[in-house]
Amino acid sequence: MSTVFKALSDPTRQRVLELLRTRPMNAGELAEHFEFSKPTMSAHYTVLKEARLIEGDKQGKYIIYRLKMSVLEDALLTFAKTFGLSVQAENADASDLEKE
Amino acid sequence: MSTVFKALSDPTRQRVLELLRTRPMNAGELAEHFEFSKPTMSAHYTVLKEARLIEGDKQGKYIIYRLKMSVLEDALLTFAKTFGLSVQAENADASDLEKE
DNA sequence: TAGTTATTTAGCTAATTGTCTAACCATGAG
DNA sequence: CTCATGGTTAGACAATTAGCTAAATAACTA
Repeated sequence: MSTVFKALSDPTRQRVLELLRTRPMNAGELAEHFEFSKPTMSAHYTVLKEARLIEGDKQGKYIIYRLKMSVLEDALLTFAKTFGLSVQAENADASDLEKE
Repeated sequence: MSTVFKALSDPTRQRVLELLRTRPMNAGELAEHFEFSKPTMSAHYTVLKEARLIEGDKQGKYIIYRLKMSVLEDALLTFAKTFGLSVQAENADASDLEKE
């Protein structure tokens, strides 16, 4: 669980998640939104993968990354619950981004 | 905002917040729940203070720390909103722990 | 097959983190 | 005033992190 917060604690990684929220993207496409080198970005993807927040599907030359919304949701939910808070999906389309 | 997640990304600090959720405690009282040295714990309090998640009031010899629930709530809320999620207080007593 | 493109791996560095012990400051008690 | 107690600050250290360049791997393209 701390793995997730660790992953979320970097602004670049947070931004990656936000970008993936709109639609799945491949590594290069994502990287275009940042000034960092590809390898640096690749390292960020690794952290996010290890936290299970994203998943990468190799499709030919490309690796398509997508957000695993349910994992983010669960992590937030679990944490929130500890503090007497609740988390809910506001709109239905969140889960659309995911096909597990 | 990443400051908050950074603060939350350490299990010890998370535990400190949970402990403070039940009631305000002084530094030593908190430290009793852990195996770390007092200075180590003190460093953790500093991180939490910098993230505005806790506040310490000096009362005589003691420093009484208390959870700033509203800050935690706001951070979670802001973040959640970015991903189409919402956060709510489940029960009323959460805000009781705080008198800003 | 040879070259190009997409991405990761390897190896480096500087900065940050989490931990410790020892020393310091502040408060209250005798 | 002196001592004990609660807590932090200072300084050291090993491990981790975030960034880089250069090299390696994998897959398409001509």
